[in-house]
Amino acid sequence: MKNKAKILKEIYERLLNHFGPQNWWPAQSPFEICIGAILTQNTNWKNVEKALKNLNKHSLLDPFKLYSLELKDLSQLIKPSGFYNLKAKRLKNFIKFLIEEYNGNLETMFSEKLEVLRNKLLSIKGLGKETVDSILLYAGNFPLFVVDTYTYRILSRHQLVPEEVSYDEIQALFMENLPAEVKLYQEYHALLVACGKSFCKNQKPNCSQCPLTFLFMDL
DNA sequence: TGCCAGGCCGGGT
DNA sequence: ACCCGGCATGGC
Repeated sequence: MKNKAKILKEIYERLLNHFGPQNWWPAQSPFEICIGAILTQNTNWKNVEKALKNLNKHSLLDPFKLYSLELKDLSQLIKPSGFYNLKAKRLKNFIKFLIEEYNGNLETMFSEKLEVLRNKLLSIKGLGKETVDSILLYAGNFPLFVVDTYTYRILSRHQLVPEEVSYDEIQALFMENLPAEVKLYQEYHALLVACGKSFCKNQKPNCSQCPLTFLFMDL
């Protein structure tokens, strides 16, 4: 593939033109972003909203409140987001880390050097690359491109990456061919999700309406 | 109505 | 090093 930078820019402009600015992440605070990032693992965002609403209703969107909450109580509150027993543990793992390492202060956590922090977060059980990168990009404002299934699917469908491409390779593709701008990365990922939800579904893609259709013919 | 959603882990080859 | 099952609710 040649002129990757031009292709990635073209995709971005088409998506932005079609969907408009997404202004992600949908949350009221950096901490809520972290919680949402874990809850949305392989899960419809609508279900995550219900779980977040439950936590918010009980004023529990706070590291110390969640830290002292019983695991079984937490799992019941986040039930609508699915995988609730698993995710309750994962939330606890993250919160324990945040409190023990940074006294529950996200600003302190984000004052760490990016690579150091990313590796620490990745060592928490239940936090993988997408979750960690989402936290770093949207809550921490680090210039790190987030890759998810929609990103892969859209690139793959348009033959921009091979089938067996890895997370790191896709991330590098974006980061090596776009300026390292936080706002751009935030918006671009959000637009890919918007496109994925609308057109690039797993079994029933609606390619005729997709703004990326005929990408190559126009380049 | 059945398929799938903004993943990740662990155990088996 | 892969590959695959498990985790689970609610939307469309």
